[in-house]
Amino acid sequence: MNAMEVVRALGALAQEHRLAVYRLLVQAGPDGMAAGALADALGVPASSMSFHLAQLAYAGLVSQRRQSRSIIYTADYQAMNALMAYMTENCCGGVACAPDAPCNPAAAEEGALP
Amino acid sequence: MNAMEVVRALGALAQEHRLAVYRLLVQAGPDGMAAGALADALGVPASSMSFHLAQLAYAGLVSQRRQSRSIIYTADYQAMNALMAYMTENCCGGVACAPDAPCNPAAAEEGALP
DNA sequence: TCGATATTTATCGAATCATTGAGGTGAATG
DNA sequence: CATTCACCTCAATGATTCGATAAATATCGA
Repeated sequence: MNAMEVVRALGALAQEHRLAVYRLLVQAGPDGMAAGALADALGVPASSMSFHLAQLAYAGLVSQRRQSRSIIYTADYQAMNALMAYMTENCCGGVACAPDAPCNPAAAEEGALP
Repeated sequence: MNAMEVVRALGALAQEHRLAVYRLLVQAGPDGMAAGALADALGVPASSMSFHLAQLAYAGLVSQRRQSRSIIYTADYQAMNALMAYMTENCCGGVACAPDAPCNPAAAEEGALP
């Protein structure tokens, strides 16, 4: 995942409705949810929801599949992992992490920080 | 961390320069970096860098401290953790996660997914 | 206090984004 | 085949954001 893709993904999530949709999908798991169900759950007009889902799809954060008349959206967990990995890459230079760093492993070296 | 704060944080990171700055700070660790050094490292005018740093600070992603003439910025690792926690909260409904889900623990139930 | 360095604030044009309604496509049903 | 349902695309509008320049503020050393 390169910088441009990450910026696109973060930009896609930096919006009230899209963040809410994404969280719903993350919680829904591999079964996903239909576009209509999402619009319903969040009280957003269908056309608006379609717009937001398109943005999330363009950013690679969700994927879609057709199921008879409905289109089912699912969160792309690999993309989410890649996103987090990008942001925490080489955290603290790779050694002796800060206490709450996302890469907590090396906080082991006790006393390294005041 | 509530939805509004998360949106603010994601919005702050959804920009080429700010994402780059944040990564530099994450890698720099608790020592942080001076505003000037950041502007220098990324080839961004100092005033622009100041603007972007202000956005990151407003979003709660970085903190600042004065060191003589320089202002040293450091990544706020707790905020980063909270951000990731928010996005993956109750992932897959809490049970039998998808193979690449960010909350991999429950992928243990082998065969739960095709 | 003066000058130099480091950072912030102010301002403005260009670009991007969110929202909404109207109209269009594809799939099931009678 | 025509209708209905679920969803998407398009275009217009109002709001927000980015990048750059120029001016202002804060700190240090002499």
